Amino acid sequence: MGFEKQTTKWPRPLAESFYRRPTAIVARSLIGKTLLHRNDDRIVGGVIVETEAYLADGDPACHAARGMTPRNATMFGPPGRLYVYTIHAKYCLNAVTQRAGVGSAVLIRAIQPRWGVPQMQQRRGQQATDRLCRGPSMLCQALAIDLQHDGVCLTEDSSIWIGRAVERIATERIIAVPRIGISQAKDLPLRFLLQDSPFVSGPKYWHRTGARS
DNA sequence: TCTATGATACCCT
DNA sequence: GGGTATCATAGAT
Repeated sequence: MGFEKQTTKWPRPLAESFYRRPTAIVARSLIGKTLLHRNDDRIVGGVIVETEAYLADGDPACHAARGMTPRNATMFGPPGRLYVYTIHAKYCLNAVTQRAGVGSAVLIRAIQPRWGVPQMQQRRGQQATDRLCRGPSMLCQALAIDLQHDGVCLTEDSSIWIGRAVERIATERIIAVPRIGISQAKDLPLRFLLQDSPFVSGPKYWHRTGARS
């Protein structure tokens, strides 16, 4: 049984049932979970610290709001898949939620780097660990994820997966605030982040705590 | 085919 | 805090 000792224990993938729930619930639950990408037998990834929910109903900011197109078709597929799209010549990475036929997903905006940091630094041309994955496009660049990964299954043993948390996050530290970077439905508190985390993108909410200035 | 449009990030002030 | 490079997509022509 020395077999088990030789196998590094990466976080196990979350089941499809995790994603088969209301999108805002999934978005909040993803805080603290892990996102990993294996290529060339190396694992790169970290802890999710910021997400945004994009709802199937009553959410004009959601790509699916005006029906299915070739671009957003993955959103209407089964839950637990990766939805990748381009914006401003850059990539964004989402996890599909709810059920097939419903267009909804969670945008993963930032992670705290944990595995393969040197590779992230090389890909990003950036040394500071708090600038490697702060924002959806930075995240894709650091993890080497692009359009070819659109539709990849996150729940089975594949090259990209979302795994269990490596340490417990107190629920009080997860806060909901309005989404950023959109022009419609700006007021809905569908952006979830880990308070006090320097790895979160956009306007800083942690300054309120006095932890930073 | 052509063109407007972003769920951005970077550089500059 | 503001200007803008950059490009896949979708809808117009």
